[in-house]
Amino acid sequence: MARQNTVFKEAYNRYAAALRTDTALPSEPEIAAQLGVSRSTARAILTRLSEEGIIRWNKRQKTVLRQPTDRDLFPSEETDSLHDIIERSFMQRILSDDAAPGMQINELELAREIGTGTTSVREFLIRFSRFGLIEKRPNSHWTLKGFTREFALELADVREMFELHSAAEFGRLPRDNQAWTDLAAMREEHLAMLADINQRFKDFSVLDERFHLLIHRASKNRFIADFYDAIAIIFHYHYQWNKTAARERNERAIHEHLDYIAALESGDQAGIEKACRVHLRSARQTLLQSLPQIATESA
Amino acid sequence: MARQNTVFKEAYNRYAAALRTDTALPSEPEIAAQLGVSRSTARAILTRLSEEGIIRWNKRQKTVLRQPTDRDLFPSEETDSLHDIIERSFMQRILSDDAAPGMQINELELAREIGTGTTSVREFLIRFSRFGLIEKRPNSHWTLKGFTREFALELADVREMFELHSAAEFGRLPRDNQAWTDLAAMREEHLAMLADINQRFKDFSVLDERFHLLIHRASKNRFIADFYDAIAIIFHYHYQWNKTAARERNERAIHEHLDYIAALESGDQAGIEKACRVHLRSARQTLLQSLPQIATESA
DNA sequence: ATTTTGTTTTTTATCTACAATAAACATTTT
DNA sequence: AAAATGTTTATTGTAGATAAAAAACAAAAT
Repeated sequence: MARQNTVFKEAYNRYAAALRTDTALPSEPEIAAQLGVSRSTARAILTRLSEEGIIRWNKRQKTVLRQPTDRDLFPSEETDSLHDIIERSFMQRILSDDAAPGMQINELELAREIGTGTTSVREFLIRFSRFGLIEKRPNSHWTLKGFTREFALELADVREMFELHSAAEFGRLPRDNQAWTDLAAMREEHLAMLADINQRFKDFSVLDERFHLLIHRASKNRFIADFYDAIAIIFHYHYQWNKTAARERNERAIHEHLDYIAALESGDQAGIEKACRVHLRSARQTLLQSLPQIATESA
Repeated sequence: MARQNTVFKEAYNRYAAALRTDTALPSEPEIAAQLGVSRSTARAILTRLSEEGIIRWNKRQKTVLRQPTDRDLFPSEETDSLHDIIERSFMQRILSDDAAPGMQINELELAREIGTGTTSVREFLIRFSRFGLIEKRPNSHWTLKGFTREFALELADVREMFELHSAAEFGRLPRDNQAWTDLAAMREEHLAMLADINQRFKDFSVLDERFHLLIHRASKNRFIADFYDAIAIIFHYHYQWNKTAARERNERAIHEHLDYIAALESGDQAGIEKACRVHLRSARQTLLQSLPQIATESA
């Protein structure tokens, strides 16, 4: 097969799930825009909905005949994009315990285990290489550099430089910027989580990511944004497999965030820098403590 | 064809050019190591040298019979790796005047014009995307963001953060580190260029790149190193097509480098930061002045 | 005159195949 | 026994083919 129609299936599921009986559906371009796909795909969805007797479709007339059931939807295995499948499978592998730094990565073997072609695996590895966790020797194999202490320290250094820069930029945003509203909303979310910290401390990592993303967006710098994307993906998987969420640590981080937010709102650059540094120092500690204790990079 | 034997041809040229009549050649593994290729390729080279009557080869006996001539070598078009060919062709294209920001990039068209398969072009574009000059919409085309003023400013911001960090690290290197010797040698090169500035001011960009690379290596941070690689490649092509080399500007930069070197050697962190900032400010000016004056990024 | 639908063309995403290259294994030589 | 050569196997790099998805074009409906 040249290509799976996962875009179609995923969009079909999304659209079918939102249908309500007896409503009339909008025009094809509008449906396409709603779903974020091309009109060709939107038409394919309408065609199938019609064939399944879920809608009646005649030119501009599109009426929902019945509510789709779970059986009408495609199973979730068929809706994941190949890229996501490879990413999940690969991350699981390199964050597992038997993935030693220095290990070779074999494209063909990876492709076979994931059940895909080599081209897709290659392209994934090339894209992934910008995260600094793997490295390639030309005409030869990829090497796993690994989530080591060195990696964490280098990551933390850059994160600190970027965040100090972004925080300073944030402080300079005009007061009518949307970011200030978002920041105030975020304070409320922090307070809400704090009020129920014993139940909700595990949700902190998601909030944490959104908070830092908000700060970084203020810098309007593509290199900073890209780097933060990379961090977010790495942390996403890292914390998914390393359940080291400690209540105390997260509670402290929330307090630091609140101080940080207050400093930003004050607009005082020295205060911003101070609050930012305090938080970054403990974030660095958290990162280092979450490492597998054995891993040390081979020179 | 599945693959060109450019590795072989390039290594063959390199090795043949270094042969001297009547000398005996080392063992196969040693030749392979010298050339940075596998023993298989080294043997292929020996085989051809032997077939061409350039060496006599019998097991461990390998004697050079005659000096290879230019006609024995492969023409340079055949020794360039596909990656380099694509890179050159692509950079030429996007730095040319008719490449407007916002333009679509078509993989198949690019591949046809370069005379290569789509796979290689795709992989190149993926790798190249980390430089921030192009961007992809999934399932759709790449967009050229272009070498715009916005790009230059974002690049300059990150470069400044990284270089201040690297310079501070450099100042902390132990005195017996090789980097200090290299730095001293580099001062001599700067002085030599300055002494003959009217003739040599055009060579400054190469020296400039080597100087900053030396500084950045002190940080031992893979993200900084990667970013500097990206900068170096972009500048390499940018200055190749934009011959804006001004004698006065380069002369001033050399003086700034010399002050910067002196500050590093003093070990005084405040002095280092000051000299670094002075140079970065004028480097930013140079970068902005080198831009094509029309280009402004479309939001 | 726009917007919507119908139809065709272009382009991307992915698989498979195969030569070049690297790496592994076996044998010989020092 | 260590290193070199000889031979075989595994892996990467690249082209070409094809279905999915997007985009462009054409006709019809408001």
